[in-house]
Amino acid sequence: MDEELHERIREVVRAVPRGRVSTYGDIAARAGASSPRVVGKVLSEDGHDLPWHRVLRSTGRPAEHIARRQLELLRAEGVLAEGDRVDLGEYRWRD
DNA sequence: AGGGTGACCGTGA
DNA sequence: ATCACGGCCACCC
Repeated sequence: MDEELHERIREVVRAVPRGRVSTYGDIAARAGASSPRVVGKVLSEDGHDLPWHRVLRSTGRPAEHIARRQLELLRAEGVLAEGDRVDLGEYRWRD
């Protein structure tokens, strides 16, 4: 995988403001990644030191295996979820 | 070379 | 609202 792209993706994730969320697709677009899948890949293996919990699927729901933890972290910074779904219309990050 | 596997996405039923 | 599909891309057998 292109090292350049890898860093750009980390960069964009790091730029998501506290109390806001983004999606794999948005991150991919901003970082110039060819597919949202690449973003998930980067976060899974090199996202521990990033605000990875601010990245959700386009549905506003987190990926299954990390859902509990993720929603907990979001709640801690003021992002409330209805069940397991975050309202993107309200919290989605756009400059 | 070819098939399987994901922290994915949009569309259509 | 949910589900299946096809498309997507990097990796690893």
